[in-house]
Amino acid sequence: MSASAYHPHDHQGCISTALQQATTLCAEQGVRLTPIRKRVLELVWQSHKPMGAYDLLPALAADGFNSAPPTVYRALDFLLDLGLVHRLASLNAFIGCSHPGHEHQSCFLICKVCDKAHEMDAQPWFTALTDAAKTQGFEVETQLTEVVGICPQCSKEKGSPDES
Amino acid sequence: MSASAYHPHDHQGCISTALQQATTLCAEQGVRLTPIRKRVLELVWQSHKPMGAYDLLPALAADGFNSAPPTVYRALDFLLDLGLVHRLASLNAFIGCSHPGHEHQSCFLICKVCDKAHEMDAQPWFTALTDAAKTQGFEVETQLTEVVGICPQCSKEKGSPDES
DNA sequence: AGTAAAGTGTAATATTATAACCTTTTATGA
DNA sequence: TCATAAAAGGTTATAATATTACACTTTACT
Repeated sequence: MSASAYHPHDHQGCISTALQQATTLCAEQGVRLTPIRKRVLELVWQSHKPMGAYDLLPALAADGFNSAPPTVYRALDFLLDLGLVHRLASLNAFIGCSHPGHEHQSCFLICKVCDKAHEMDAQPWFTALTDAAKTQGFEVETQLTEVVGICPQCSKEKGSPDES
Repeated sequence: MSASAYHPHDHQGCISTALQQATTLCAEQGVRLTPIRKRVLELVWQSHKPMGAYDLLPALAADGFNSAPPTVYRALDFLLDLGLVHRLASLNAFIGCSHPGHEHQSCFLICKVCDKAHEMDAQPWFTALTDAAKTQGFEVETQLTEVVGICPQCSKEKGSPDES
């Protein structure tokens, strides 16, 4: 996986790395990366654009898999539980996790031009925010941070966003 | 409006303050706080728990207002545009803004026990996060931060969450 | 092989949100 | 004050997202 999804990169590399990491993680956890789950993960990684659950169904159908909503939601739930994908609440969409298997706090940078999302480490803010909340007596457990703006590539290209 | 929604407080005061601020803001902006809009705002402020759009419909109906989904969504859109309410993406729900009429960045502290949400100023983190994103070439425009945890009251009461 | 648990198939339905089109109300100014 | 345009609201239908419930199949384990 490259350091940034923004620059041209070997995206097949992203996909195969993600699948490799998933295989390893599932083995470690003693859970099964079944064909449906694997294919859903691969589809989520198809681009750096968050994918809606219903966007995945036609591709699953084309592959001969069952393609009713519960199929994809079950697979997504499995992947979410393992931390292999994240859900972007503001988009009702899912995106592959860039560094699964490690505790981390994420912030997603969502480009309003090309729709790609980039996962950024939010640990410093999470810590600061947790401390601030604690001074008010609030015990933070989980956080969700999503920002919308313009990615470096689209800032440069102004009008011809990258489609990869 | 009290400094915190957590402690026992005169909640009627919260509601009337919110309505008063809304009236002022609408006058300033030259827009109309119609009966439906006012009632929707009041309903959103009914408690410190975020309300789903469909939760508001029965109350509107009881008041003799039209209560089809577009009615409440139009009112909510109006209130969102003016900054009188916020939408919590992780809950598909809406909550009254604690300090409308001022530019601000919010972080919502959502209690998983009592379901109340508290708006906290996120400007420091927003600034830091915007700067960090900028070093990667990403121009942040808007942000959404929602945290889940346990509020001070529920921490204390452990098992008998406040219902107000 | 027998059994329990996990995974999947399938149909139906719940929840959240929007589109489209028409009518009513309000603001504006000739 | 009336004509008109813009804003707001009424109504029906439907889109988009997500879950429930239950039956069946596969896998893991003894």
